[in-house]
Amino acid sequence: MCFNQLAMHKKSEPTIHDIARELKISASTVSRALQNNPRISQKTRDKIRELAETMGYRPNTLASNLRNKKSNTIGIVVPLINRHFFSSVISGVEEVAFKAGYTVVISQSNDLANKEIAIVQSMFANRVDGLIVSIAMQSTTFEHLKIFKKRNIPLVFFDRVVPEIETDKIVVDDYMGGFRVTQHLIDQGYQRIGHMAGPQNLMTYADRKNGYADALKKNGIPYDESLVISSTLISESGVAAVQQMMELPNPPDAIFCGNDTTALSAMIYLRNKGIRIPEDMGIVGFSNEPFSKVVSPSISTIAQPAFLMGQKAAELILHQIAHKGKSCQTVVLPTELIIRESSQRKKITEKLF
Amino acid sequence: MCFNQLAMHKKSEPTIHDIARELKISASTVSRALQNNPRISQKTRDKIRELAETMGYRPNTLASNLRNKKSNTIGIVVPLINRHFFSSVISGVEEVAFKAGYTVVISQSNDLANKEIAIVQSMFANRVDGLIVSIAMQSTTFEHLKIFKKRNIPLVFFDRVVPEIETDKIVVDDYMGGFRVTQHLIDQGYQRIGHMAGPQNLMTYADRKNGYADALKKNGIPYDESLVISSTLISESGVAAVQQMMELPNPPDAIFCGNDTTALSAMIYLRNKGIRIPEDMGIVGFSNEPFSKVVSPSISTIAQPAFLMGQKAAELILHQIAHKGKSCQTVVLPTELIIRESSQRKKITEKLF
DNA sequence: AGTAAGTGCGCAATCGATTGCATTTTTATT
DNA sequence: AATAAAAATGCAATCGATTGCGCACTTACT
Repeated sequence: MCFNQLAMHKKSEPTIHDIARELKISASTVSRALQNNPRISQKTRDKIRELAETMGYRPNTLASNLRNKKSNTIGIVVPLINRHFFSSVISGVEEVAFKAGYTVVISQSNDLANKEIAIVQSMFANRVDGLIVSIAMQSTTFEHLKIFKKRNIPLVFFDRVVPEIETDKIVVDDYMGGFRVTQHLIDQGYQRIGHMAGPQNLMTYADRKNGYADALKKNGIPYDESLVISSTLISESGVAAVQQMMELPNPPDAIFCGNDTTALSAMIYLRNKGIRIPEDMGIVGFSNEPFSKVVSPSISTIAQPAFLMGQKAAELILHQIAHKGKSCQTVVLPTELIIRESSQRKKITEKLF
Repeated sequence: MCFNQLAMHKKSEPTIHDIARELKISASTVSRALQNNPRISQKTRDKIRELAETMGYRPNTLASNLRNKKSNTIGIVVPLINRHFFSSVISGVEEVAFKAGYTVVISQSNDLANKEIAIVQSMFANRVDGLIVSIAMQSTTFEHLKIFKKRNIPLVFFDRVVPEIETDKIVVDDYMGGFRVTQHLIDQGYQRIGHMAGPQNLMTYADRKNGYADALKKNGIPYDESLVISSTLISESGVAAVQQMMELPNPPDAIFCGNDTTALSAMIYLRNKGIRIPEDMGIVGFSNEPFSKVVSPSISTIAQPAFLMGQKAAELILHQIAHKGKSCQTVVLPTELIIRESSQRKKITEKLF
């Protein structure tokens, strides 16, 4: 059974005025005392603090925010909250922001341009002190974000950034990731390496592909168009792509997949076709999804420091807030190649338990 | 290179007063017009809307919130943001909240009681209109949450709930989950079924164990203390627990693991010992983590409708907000047994690609 | 005693939107 | 044309905290 606090006097929330009245002093003094302003004598300050305590006073952040034109809030917009990479970034942002006394408001675009616009506008109206964004796959116009720059509101992009907007950006070194993956496959003796690329309008995927292409070039391997297939990198695209590649007159003996999801689906498809991994075909993914470590064969992949990225993003935003948003560095975080079974013809490394 | 909007006039943000002045009308009229109040003539409304548009007017939510004593904000507190279950719940909350015009603020307790208290107090000070919480493992006192009930602020618990606080709660049917898992193992012909239990101070884990125990009883199988081991259910505990069980004079031939993580680690341990799964040993997990589907053998498990749970939680909060927080139902969401390879001696079902 | 410097505090405006209660303007009615 | 009724808009207070400026009162020092 639930009981309601029915007949209680609507003594809503005590305010500084209530405290002031009680103590027969002015609200200004109370306000200053609670901020530990030295202009108020220690004695008065103590008295006020004490009464505030017993009255259960809580400062009204809304009022204070209005007056200060500051919300103490950082907005974060991601394509999908429940994706490991993004939730890790969010986690990192939250940690840093909370320590700095900021509140984190969050919203997801579902990779839809329209929802992203609505979210960003809502965050704007809510006067977030800064916005951290990874743009939606679908987004092609960025006016809604440019507003932030125009109004000098701190803005930081991470992972999926907008090249045409000058602001702080934080990305992982996708190029080197792609390069290392490819070099690794070559080192393992694979000769004909395909690539499942992501949407090339997104820098991250374009960079991965460039790294791949350059590694081939550096090793004197010709770049073969037919071995590079772009898609949205969902499971099904992985299957479709690998199917297409295997039907080539001269199929690949290794595939650098744009993410772990397609790496896995490709792997399963191949296994069902009786193709052994890594013996007959090397596979490498990207992102180090939790599952990539525990499937079998375990998937070699590129680890992105998601949590760190969130922390950095928060730091950049805080820095911009402190310096009126005049900053536009691009931080490139290193990636790490994690070699597991799926690409290792020679020796086994990682072993679980 | 970054250029700053240096010499621009500090024409901060246009307000309704600016619009009013421009149109030589009063701010009240502007305010009403923007709310589509029928008291204002259509003609005036149009004029105002148009000017607001061209001036780039954005309502200041802070001011409006202060006046309305409402933040249009829902707080959500979880142990860890980047855990699949929680991020899925958050995702569900966000979806419903956004549609209803609410902003979601988020924070993680890291399962620490102190941080949880700090977060909740901060949310309180920020005047969230409602709070959705899954409590930290470590939390033992709940005064910080009781405040919400005392002040009649909407509060909803999910998954990890506080029995002693009367409010809306939303949980999955852990009991039936445990029961079904156990029944399933029995149906598959396993005779001696162990259980890796979670911390028994948390209802969810206690319920799973009760379901397990009752299923045994119903099938006339004696409950054997030595086959039930409680832990925090991290990977290592899974290994330790299965080790301990295997050293018994009469080891189990199936294990119901408290979560997928321990199911996996136990499985890997057993495989390394040459024990075949599911032939020699049946394994079932709990939670349907993404990896459980793709490891091999794939892990049978209980699916919890996390996203749905988030949606429901948001709905309950919105309902409480609309009805002044006078509600205390407990919603029990059904769980689903997903039978995969790890517990299936008889036939194979799910196949990927 | 008289001026200066220093200390402690209050007044009142401000942040921007909202709203109850007028007041003014328009329309309808006789 | 006069008056009632209806429609459109404005006034001013309010939400709660903040802060520039100034007043009153001490203390210090010549």
